[in-house]
This record gives sequence, structure tokens and C-alpha cells, in this order.
Amino acid sequence: MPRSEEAEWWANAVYEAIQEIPRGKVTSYGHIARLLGEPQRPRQVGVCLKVLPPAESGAHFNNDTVPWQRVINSKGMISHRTRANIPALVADVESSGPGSAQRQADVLQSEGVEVTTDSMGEMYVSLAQYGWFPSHLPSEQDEDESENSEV
DNA sequence: TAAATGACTGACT
DNA sequence: AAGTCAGCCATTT
Repeated sequence: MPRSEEAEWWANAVYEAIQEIPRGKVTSYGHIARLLGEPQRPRQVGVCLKVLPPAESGAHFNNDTVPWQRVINSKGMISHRTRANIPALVADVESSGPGSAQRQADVLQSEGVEVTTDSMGEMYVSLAQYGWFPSHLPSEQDEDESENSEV
């Protein structure tokens, strides 16, 4: 697990930013990247979460101290932890191990966040209702979001 | 050392 | 409205 100094700084910054997300709210990978002044690196935010140490590791930042479950993609969907473009393997990863998408949905619901599942089995959270975007940028225009919604 | 991947996005078709 | 593409860059192969 090679961790350069720079990567270390980035990971710590990401974890700290994620700790600011209030319980019961969610935000996107891209938003965390923007908060850190690196708007073009949402993927690296995902990488940090992937390598987040288990709670029993004793690390300062771990699965218990960082609310990893509150980070989802810009479409409001809980991202898959794919291991390849092979659908057969996706199911395996999806199975409910620690940190799996299903696990994420369970934890979120325990915090009071509603998770809905569409016809294709994808799990969504309404960003309009649960989204946390403090440094909201003016470039976006909210229109309709009737698809993932509540009610 | 080089090539492929991926807890992503926004623009473009 | 839904699918495709091109950037992104640390990790893995």
C-alpha cells in the first residue's frame, strides 16, 4: 500500500471533509472534490473511500470514524463496487460484504435516509431531499427530479 | 515499464 | 431522455 506524502494529504483532506457531512444527509464524490479545491478529481475521492481502513485497524480515519456511507454519485445513486466490466463479477462484489452498496444502503436507512430501488435494481437517494451541498455553485440549474423521488 | 481499472463527472450524441 | 466519450490520476495488473 504505497502511499506517497501527497496522496496521504489528499486522503486525510477527503476524510475530514466527509466527516463534515451531517448525519441523515448525503453528498457526492464530486462535491467533496470541489470542497477541497480539486474539482477534477472525484474519482480520487472514490479511491480514498475504497482504501478506508476497517474500524479495528486502529487508524485515526476508519470505517467507524468516517461516514463513508454518506457519499454517493452525482445522480443520487449508490455506486457499485465493480471489479471488472464483467456483470457476473459485479454480483459477487455486490453481495453484502462490508462496504458493499447494499451495506451502504442499510446504514443510510438506519440514519433516516430513504433509499429507493428502481426497476433495474439500482439504489437511489433523493438529493433534493437529503443532499448536503454547502458550497453550492451557481452554474447548476435545478429543474425536475421527479424520477428518484419520494412519496 | 506500460497498460488497464475504477466507490466519478459533465459534455455531447 | 438515455447512452457514449473523454478527462482524471492513484492503484493494480
